[in-house]
Amino acid sequence: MSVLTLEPLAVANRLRPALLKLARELRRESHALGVTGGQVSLLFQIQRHKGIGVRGLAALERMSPAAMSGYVDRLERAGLVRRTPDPKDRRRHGLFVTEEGDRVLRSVKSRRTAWLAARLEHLDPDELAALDAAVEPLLSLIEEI
Amino acid sequence: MSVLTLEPLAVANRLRPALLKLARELRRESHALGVTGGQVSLLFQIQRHKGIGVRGLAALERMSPAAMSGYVDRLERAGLVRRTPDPKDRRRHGLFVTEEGDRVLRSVKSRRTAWLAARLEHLDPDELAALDAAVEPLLSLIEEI
DNA sequence: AACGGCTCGTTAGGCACGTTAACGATTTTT
DNA sequence: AAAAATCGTTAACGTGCCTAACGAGCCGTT
Repeated sequence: MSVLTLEPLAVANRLRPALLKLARELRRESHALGVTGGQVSLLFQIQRHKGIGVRGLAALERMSPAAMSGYVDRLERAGLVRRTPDPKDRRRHGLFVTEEGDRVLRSVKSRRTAWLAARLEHLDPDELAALDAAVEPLLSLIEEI
Repeated sequence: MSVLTLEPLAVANRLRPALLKLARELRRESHALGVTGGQVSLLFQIQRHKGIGVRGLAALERMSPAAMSGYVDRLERAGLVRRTPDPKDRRRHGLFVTEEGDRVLRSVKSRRTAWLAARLEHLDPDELAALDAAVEPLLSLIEEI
C-alpha cells in the first residue's frame, strides 16, 4: 500500500469533505423512499434491543433523550414502532417494532442498499476493495472516543 | 488485499451504516465550534471559486438553489461571506469570502481537523492507509450517477 | 422594438434532525 | 418521610434540506 507513514491530519482533511458530501447524498436518496436513513437505522436498533427505553436508545445512538423522543414520535406516527408501558416502572415505555415496521425494514433495506450498490458497481474492483477495507476503520472511529 | 471479487451489495450493507453514524458525529462536533461543517466546507468552495453565483455553488454542492440561498444568508449574517452585485448581469451576485471569513477558515480548520485527526491517531497505520485509499472511491461515488 | 423563453436569485411553506432547559411523574437512596 | 436521581416529554431554538412560485433580467426571434 504505502511505505511512508500517513499523516492523520492530511487524511482527515481529505476524508472530512468526502464524508459530508456522501452523507448528504445518502440522506437525499433515502428521503425519496418515505423513510429516512436515520429512521431505518433506528428501527434496526429497536429490533435488536426489543423493549429498550427512549433514554437507553438515545445513549445507544449518542443523542439527547429529547431528540430521541421526537424521533420515536415520527416512527410511531408512521406506525412502525409501538410504545408499550412498562408494568415494573411506570415512568418507562418499552419500544417495539410493529409488524408494519418489520415489513418496511425488509423492503426498504434491499431497496436502499440497491441505491448504494448501483453506485458501487461503477467502481473498479480495486476501488471497491479499498472501500471494503475502509469500513472497519470507519466504525472504529465512532466507537472509541 | 483480496483475490476474490467483492460483492457491491455486501459492501453497501456494511458501508451505509458506518457512513450515517460517522456523519452524525462529524456534525455534532462541528456544532461545538460555532461554525458547522457544512458552512466550513462551503466557505472553502467560495474561496476556491471567487465570485461564483448562488446557482453555480448549489450545483457544485449538489443541492437546490433555494437551499443554497438560505445557506449563504446564514454565512452573510455571520459576516463570513459577501454578496457583490455583478455589473455585467444584474440578476447575479458574486460570492466572496470576507477577511473575517478567511480568519475563521484558518482557525476553525485546524481545530476541526484536530477532532477527526485525534480519532485517526488511534488507528493502526494499516487502518489509516485503508481510509486514505478509500477517499477517492468515496468521492467518485458522488460524482456521476 | 417587443415578445417569449430561459436563467438568476429569493421567498414561502414544509419536514427532518439536533440542541438545551424546564417540567411532572416515578423510583431509589438516605 | 424527605431528598436525589431517573424516565420521558414539551417548548423554544437553529441548521439543513426540499418543492413551488415569483420578480427580475437576459437573449434570441420575429
